Amino acid sequence: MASPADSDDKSRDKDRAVWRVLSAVRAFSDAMDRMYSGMKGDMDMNATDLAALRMLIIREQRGQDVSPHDIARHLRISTASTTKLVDRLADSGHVVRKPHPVDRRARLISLTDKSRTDFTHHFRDSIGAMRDVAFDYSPTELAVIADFLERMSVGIDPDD
Amino acid sequence: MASPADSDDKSRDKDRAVWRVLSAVRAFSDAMDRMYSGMKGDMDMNATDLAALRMLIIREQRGQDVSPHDIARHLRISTASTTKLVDRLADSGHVVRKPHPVDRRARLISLTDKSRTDFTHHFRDSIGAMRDVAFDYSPTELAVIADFLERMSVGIDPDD
DNA sequence: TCCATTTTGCTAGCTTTACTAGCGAACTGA
DNA sequence: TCAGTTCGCTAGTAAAGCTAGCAAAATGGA
Repeated sequence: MASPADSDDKSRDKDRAVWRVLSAVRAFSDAMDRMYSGMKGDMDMNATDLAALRMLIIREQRGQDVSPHDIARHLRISTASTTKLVDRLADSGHVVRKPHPVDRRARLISLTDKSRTDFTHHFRDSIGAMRDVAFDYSPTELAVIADFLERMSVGIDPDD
Repeated sequence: MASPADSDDKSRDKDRAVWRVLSAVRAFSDAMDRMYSGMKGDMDMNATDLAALRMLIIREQRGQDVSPHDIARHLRISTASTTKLVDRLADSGHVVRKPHPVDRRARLISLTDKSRTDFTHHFRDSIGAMRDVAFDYSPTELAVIADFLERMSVGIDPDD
């Protein structure tokens, strides 16, 4: 049977471990911020347009359609700004507007191959580095990490 | 001794696990994006100013000083834009310019209590949710996760 | 020590991006 | 059916980013 002192020790260990993981999350978020700033510079794009592109890529990988309204909601900008944003991305050849299959008012914004190529090109080193890190962990560990990240995502963004 | 078939199986497991963790990283990054967009709306701030505030908070927690130049580098904006950004944050009472202790040209940007309070206030729910998730893991698991995130941070941003 | 070079943060003036207001067309539901 | 809502867009204004260039301070080689 554990003594009160033992359980105090365990609780302190746990608190320390939780604190460290939350610090690591902050640091990771900071590193992502800097990576995206770097891409913005390299790809000669403004921060918002790049954020929209990221969103489109993730939604595409999930097989979800994206409307101008979705972009506005994700970035928390007005629909008017979104129209101009889509104009810019369309002019630069990164996206195309397609008619919505059912709702004739609405549009679907989809990526062009140019977009995917550009993004992959500028993302390659970071993706490679991340993959290398991941390969140093066992499948069991990776499952724990993925589970953690998935639950964190739900926690900070329940509407997703 | 493992047969070739066994090792193939293991390799497939590993690939799958790596793929899943990289997906989880993407999803997490997407959730963070949306969380920050939400804060931007709630705090009635533009995305860049909020990103600067995030940077200042993280640097402060690390005990690192921040100059206007550091902000410009982090966000990849010009020093001229940074001057205006700091003007805005100073006018809104979020930061103060202090003289650099050694270099009389330079400034140090530091957070005000208002900033910390505002940020904590708007961040509280998310922080709480993240802490709750973290508490479901053992100290050993948390150590693996923290280690992973720290190494990912270095991987995607070697200049840090 | 001196002086040319670099760095730092700032201002001025212009360009780009986001906002509010409001529109027509299309969808929804009582 | 038809009043109310939603969707994406335009027009015009406000905000934020950029380039160019400056003075003051730091730096480093002769």
